[in-house]
Amino acid sequence: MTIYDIANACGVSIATVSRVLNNSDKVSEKTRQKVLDVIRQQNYSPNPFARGLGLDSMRMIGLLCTDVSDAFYAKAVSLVEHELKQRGLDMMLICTGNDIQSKKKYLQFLLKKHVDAIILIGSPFREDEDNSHLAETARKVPIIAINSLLELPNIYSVLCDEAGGMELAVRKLTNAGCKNILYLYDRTNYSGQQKLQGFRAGIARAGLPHQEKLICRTSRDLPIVEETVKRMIAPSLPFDAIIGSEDQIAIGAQKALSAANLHLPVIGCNNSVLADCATPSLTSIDNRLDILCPAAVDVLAKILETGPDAAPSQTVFPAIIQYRDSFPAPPDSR
Amino acid sequence: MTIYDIANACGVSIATVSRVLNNSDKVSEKTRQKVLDVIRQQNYSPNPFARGLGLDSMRMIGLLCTDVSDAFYAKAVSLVEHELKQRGLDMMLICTGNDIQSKKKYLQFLLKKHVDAIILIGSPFREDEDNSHLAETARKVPIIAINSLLELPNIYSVLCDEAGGMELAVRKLTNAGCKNILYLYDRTNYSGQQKLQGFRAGIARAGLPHQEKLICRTSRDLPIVEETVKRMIAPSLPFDAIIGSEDQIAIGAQKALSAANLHLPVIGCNNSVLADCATPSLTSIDNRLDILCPAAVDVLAKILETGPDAAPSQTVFPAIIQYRDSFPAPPDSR
DNA sequence: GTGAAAGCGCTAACAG
DNA sequence: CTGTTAGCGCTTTCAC
Repeated sequence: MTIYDIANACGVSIATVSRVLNNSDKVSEKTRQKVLDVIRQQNYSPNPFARGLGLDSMRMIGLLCTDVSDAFYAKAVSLVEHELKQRGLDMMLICTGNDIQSKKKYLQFLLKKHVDAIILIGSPFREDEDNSHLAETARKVPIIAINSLLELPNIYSVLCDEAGGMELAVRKLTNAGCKNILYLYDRTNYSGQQKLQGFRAGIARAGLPHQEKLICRTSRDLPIVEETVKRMIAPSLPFDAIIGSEDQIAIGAQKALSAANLHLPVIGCNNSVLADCATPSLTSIDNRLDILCPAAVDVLAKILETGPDAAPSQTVFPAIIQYRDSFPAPPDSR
Repeated sequence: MTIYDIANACGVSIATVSRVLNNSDKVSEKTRQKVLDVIRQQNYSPNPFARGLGLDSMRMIGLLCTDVSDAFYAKAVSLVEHELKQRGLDMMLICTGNDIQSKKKYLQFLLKKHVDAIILIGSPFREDEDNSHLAETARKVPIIAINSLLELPNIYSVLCDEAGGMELAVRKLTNAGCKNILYLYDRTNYSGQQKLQGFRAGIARAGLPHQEKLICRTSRDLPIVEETVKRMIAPSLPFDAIIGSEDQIAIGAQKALSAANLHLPVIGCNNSVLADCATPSLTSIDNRLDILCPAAVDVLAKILETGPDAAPSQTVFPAIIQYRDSFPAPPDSR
């Protein structure tokens, strides 16, 4: 079934059918209806490849993500997929893993697939390194970065103020009397840098001394975090609260505390399903994926429809804290 | 940059370039090298839409999944994506949610996109209901079902013996002296049915009486599971172990037990990252996604390359148990 | 408002 | 082995 069949059945030319298909206003209402009727009745739908060839677009968005099996990224992918579908856009998912070389490779790869735009989920690229490949890709196709800040032409960042969120968390803890907060992190991508910076700012603003030994790099591998924390506890306890840059890290820390029969406030980050499953359930900084992702697709849609200048190059939302048992909402909370 | 440019630059016809592009053996080694050189040097890659139009294929696989934000499905998507990429296949991800109508809709949708095959992740369809839409879709394009059994032409099932896994879990518990196992589940899709059936078989085989009141439908919503279990504990404790049909359900049960200061063996299902994060860490039935997914893509590749009869219509792997603290490996374990 | 016809870039007979 | 050419199904000028 092709456009010719429909044209024949309607007694019009294929050009007219094409116009109807593309919502051209240069078709009389009468013929439009007739064509639509026949299309519906024959359950016709145009060949996407032919259409792609003609329009040089298949309304396909490339989604570049470090790892969908990670709960946080998975949620983002899920939200983005939903929004794209609403707008009649399809998505091609590419997971890159953590290797920077393969990330570059897949950027190139998506370009060859002639995707209409690329969405970056998480912070696959660091702003302080050589981003020439990103800049180059962005010359061909718009890039929307969710939760990382890339200040390059034709790249649009939609992110959460994670530094602010972290600073807020620190303030809540210090308000509650904590003076020595252990900070555990694993990555130094844009997001990781922001969080750490927010942590430092929070400590400084509370008038507390900077203690480098309480800022500890570890892994989100549970046994490794536990080991890290156990080692810190060893001779005497140098901290009275813990913040993890990821829920999973915070959970590892909880386990170590719990094994040592210690009860300290713990705060995680990402507010993933893991936070609910932890014992005690984990208070977590929520970086607003449920807002970021729709906003990112909004930006994308605007670019596709109205052109690159119609969209803000940066969109920033504030972080919030989701209180749970590991650090219940203090009475002052607003 | 088109195939004409390359042809010109090489002093050959576009047919020859096309042949090189498609690994035809009817090209002399010398011209092949020349063409390849020019292609590389110009960084040319053929227009995928034009190619799609000619071949009626863009080597695109449709992935139909209930919900990627679920840890289990996310892992499956991740594994499948990786395998497909290895084979030069792309994937389009569609999340359907739980509504059966929209599942049917998206099956139709993928067909219109002319995908080369469809992979079903999880058990989006129940085998006992009207699957005419599935059968109809399978007439046009092969369907690979991961972890559900659909006995229809051109549908290939790759699954784990979840009934066997559940029966094994029951045996381990009864061997350890448990006599009244509480079974908590939330869904009745193919997978859910298998697990329940395995549970019943395990109880029967252990020579224990069937106790319908210990088979309890609940939700994977944590507070709801906790409520369910609390209510069961109420007057007197009627069970001495718990199996949850999902890790998340088992974790809810653990929380209820823990709140009541009870310590009983708990086993979950799916062996997801949640199992590690639970306290105590959760022993879980592993349904072998890491084997199922590559196997599924193998089947798919075989069909695409060699035709539909080259692939087994059913591939079944045994389940295993991943022991953790909530029910440590018994000494008899083999 | 509508139709004829020229592409879009590639594949695959077919002929040599 | 290589080139010519007719499509693939649709979009889009350009006339009318």
